[in-house]
Amino acid sequence: MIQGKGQNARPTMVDVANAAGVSKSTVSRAFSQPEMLGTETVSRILEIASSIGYVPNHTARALSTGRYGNVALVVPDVTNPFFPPLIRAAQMSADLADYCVFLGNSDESWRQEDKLLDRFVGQVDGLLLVASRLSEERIHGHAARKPTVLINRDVRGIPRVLIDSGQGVQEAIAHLAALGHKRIVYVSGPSTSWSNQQRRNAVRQGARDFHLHVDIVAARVASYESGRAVVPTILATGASAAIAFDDVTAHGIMTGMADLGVSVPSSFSVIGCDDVLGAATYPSLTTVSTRSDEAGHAAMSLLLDLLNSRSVGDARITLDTHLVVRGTTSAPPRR
Amino acid sequence: MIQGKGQNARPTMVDVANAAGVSKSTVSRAFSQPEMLGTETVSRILEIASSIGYVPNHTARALSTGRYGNVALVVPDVTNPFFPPLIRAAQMSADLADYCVFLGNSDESWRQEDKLLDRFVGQVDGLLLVASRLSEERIHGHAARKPTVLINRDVRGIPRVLIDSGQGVQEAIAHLAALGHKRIVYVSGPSTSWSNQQRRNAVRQGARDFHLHVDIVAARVASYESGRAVVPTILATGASAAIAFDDVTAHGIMTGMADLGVSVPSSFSVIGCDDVLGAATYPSLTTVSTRSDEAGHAAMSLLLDLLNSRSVGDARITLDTHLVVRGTTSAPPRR
DNA sequence: TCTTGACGTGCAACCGGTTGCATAGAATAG
DNA sequence: CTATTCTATGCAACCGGTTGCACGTCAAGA
Repeated sequence: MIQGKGQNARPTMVDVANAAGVSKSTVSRAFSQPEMLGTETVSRILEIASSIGYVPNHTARALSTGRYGNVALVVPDVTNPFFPPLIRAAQMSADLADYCVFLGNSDESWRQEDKLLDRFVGQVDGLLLVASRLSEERIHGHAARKPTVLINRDVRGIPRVLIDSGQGVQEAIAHLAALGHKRIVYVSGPSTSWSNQQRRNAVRQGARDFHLHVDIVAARVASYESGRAVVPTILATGASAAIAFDDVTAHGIMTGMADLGVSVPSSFSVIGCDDVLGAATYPSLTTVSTRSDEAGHAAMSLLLDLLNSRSVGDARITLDTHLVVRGTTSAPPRR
Repeated sequence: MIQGKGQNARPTMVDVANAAGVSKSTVSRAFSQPEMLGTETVSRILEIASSIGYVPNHTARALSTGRYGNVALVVPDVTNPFFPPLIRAAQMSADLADYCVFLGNSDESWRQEDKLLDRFVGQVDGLLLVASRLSEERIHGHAARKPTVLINRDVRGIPRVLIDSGQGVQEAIAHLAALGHKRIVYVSGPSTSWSNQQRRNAVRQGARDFHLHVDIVAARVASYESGRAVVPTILATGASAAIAFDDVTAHGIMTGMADLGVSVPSSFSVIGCDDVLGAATYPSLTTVSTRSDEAGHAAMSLLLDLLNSRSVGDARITLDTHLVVRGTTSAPPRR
């Protein structure tokens, strides 16, 4: 666009340069490499710049340097309470390094995720994919274009932060076993979810260690309603306790139990995962705490490190989890 | 950066131009103004472009056109359940128009909000501020630079989408009055929040209409914990029902009541606002439903309209609310 | 005193597109 | 058959920065 600059046009470097009686280059360096210039030159330029309201143009800088100062953050579903704390933490980490973050919501669809990433790729330095629903091939494809960090997705060769439910689930099962439970169920979440697979396996392993019988009951999706709906199936197994894929599902299960007149925890114990509801259920939920905010913070830091020193490597950070015992677990009813 | 292009450099327009035996301009027009060119020229160029994997450079285009294809979305707190549905809806609306969205979390601080906006301003076409904590002056300042739309903030001259709690709160009070309540309390939220002021006034007005006595009890912030903590104060007023600033606070109140052995709803009725918890509390919460997702959608659509046709005007869209009666309200206890 | 080097600054090319204007050839009018 | 209007395309300037290299100056070393 060839445009005469109106009176409200933002000042540019040449405006500053003219006002200061120096060249465009010098102004540029005053901002990006001040140590290259004379001390008083720098201060004079900065002063003049701020006096006429000059602000460097992000886009122009990006074009010539190829560095955008932006990162993309893509999650499957913003409205799932697991993600907001993570988003907030990632956001703040990026913020401290003066990065802006694009948010994408894939709506649990790999096509949507793919489309968003294609849109973002031209204006970001790096990607942060949370619980990606993409195939490994496509993840590798995107990672080949831009530095990429994954959360809760274990792809060899791509830096990743994994919330390891193993420890927490182990504790949960030990807790149930100590209370005297013999038969439990695991209420699974989305089959494409890495976390779900990991938790399911951890439950199986833990049950083996403590000699408990475990049934797997599938909730179609991770939601309050599907937890509530699956209660009859849970009870049909004859179990006295359930570990749910996540807190939201666990919460639904609690309500479903109440609907059927089964009291929690005296008649049935419930354990969630993620600790996103805090103590907000009644009774408050015993759960495996996963600190999604720590994951967000760790992953963003990792990504930013990557962007500074291209020391890629095959980072694989795992975050421990632990059981938080609250009010939804007790000894099984005698019969 | 003066760089020889490595073998993995993305192809540019000139690459396409050379391959097609035309000039750079022609390739440009094949993408942005195809009707200006010969039909077969366009198709040939597009074909060659895709065959060598050419993708237009978003940043370069932005630099010369001054249009970025991005919008900024700033909220006070991603982790407050009111916002994620709104974010999701805004995101999807932007997505349909091929816009990317920057997300900012102001952490309830106007300084942070200001800082984020300054960072965003250089690479967005418009701003969407949700429940902004900025002063009117600063809002006007930012709005002068970029087309701006507000949600739940009523600033004259700036297009805004307001969730009007009036109707819903009126219904809530009618509901309580019909049940026989005489004395109620309003548990307020953040004092800087427009929604809080609006709801407080609506409660006062409604109470006047139905001849109820209303006390205002201040929760320091809108959170589960502060709702829980304020329960003794609520009970001290002698009221038999409470309307809380939002669902999260209401939920806290429910727990606080249970802590003190006051049963909801038989001994005390509770009504929330926002309907973000769905039926997820127990008993399920009677609340004023505000459809934050609709607000997100409406506001983003408004902003995008603004960006296309600078028909600014002083749009002021209000969204109705209504009461959803669930399980936390009943007749007051007899004494 | 002359060379040498460090230091501070300017010149101009470059990043990858967009677009006003010019122009050549074809189509239509006179 | 020439004058006029379109149409399709190219040229080159421009968006607002960054940066390799050249140049001039001044001080230290020979």
